[in-house]
Amino acid sequence: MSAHTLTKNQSLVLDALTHAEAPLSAYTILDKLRDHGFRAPLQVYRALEKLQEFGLVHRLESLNAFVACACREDHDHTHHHHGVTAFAICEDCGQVTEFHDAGMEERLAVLVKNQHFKTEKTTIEIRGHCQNCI
Amino acid sequence: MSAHTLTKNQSLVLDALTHAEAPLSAYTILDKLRDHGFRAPLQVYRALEKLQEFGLVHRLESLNAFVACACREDHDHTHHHHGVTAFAICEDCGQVTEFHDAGMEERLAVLVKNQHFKTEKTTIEIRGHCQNCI
DNA sequence: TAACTGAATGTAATGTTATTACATCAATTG
DNA sequence: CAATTGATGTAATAACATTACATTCAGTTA
Ligand SMILES: [Zn+2]
Ligand SMILES: [Zn+2]
Ligand SMILES: [Zn+2]
Ligand SMILES: [Zn+2]
Repeated sequence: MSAHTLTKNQSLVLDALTHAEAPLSAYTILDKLRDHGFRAPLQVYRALEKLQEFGLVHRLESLNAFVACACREDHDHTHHHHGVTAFAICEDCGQVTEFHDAGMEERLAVLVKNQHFKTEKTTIEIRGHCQNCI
Repeated sequence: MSAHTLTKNQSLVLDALTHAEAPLSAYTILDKLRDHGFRAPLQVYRALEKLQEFGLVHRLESLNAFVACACREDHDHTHHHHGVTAFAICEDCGQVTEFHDAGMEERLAVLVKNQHFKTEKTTIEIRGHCQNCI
């Protein structure tokens, strides 16, 4: 774990995601930050790229959208190294739950090992309906 | 399991995917099928939509691309109901391996059940390097 | 057969997401 | 100071996907 000093743009993007109730697309973030001087998509994409590197933001591949990492209980900008992260995404209310499970991780590790595959990044996204929306 | 009669466009798209060595984007498919009369993206997207319904094609969310289902050993157009499907995607050669694992499926089922979540669709994509490219 | 129906198709236009290219600025360092 | 590095600003373009509307086709029914 190591703390990061975020740039102004990175902070703004992270704040937008942290305060959002659902995943945000890059262009939605751009619109939210126009008042703070954002003018072009690249300002958002560049910040998102760094925030993902730092482990502070996740990209949801099945939505083309981004969420703040949920495993920072504190709000310092601490980089923590995730293992495999899975997301349950409610298609009704947009709520996203991030979770981690050692058993699943182990199972996946065995599977790819059997195929002599070297994993760089694993995406697990479960689309459906959350408790409140069933 | 039930056989489907594919339309001409659906057959053409499925053939393109079946003969490809790597996932194809919708626009790549469009280009491959221009000689067969394809002119617009929608022709591809409509065929892909049906083929996915039939379980003959999968969408790879992390690539915005599509692959023919690998679990049809025969080439009749038989709809088979998958459980959860996972993909190992080589970032070097593009090769995609489709696999299924009851253990992992069960593990996921338990996890979402604990959250009282109702699953509609599960995406598992592992990006990395295949045996040949390590 | 003629009319109706629903599925599939053709085409154009548009919307959404992401990247490339290039110029500028600020902090660091030798 | 000159050189380097990382961050930023801006414009243009590329890549991916959908909406809207007209037409065609096959099967069904009056
Ligand atoms: Zn996280
Ligand atoms: Zn919900
Ligand atoms: Zn399959
Ligand atoms: Zn490979």
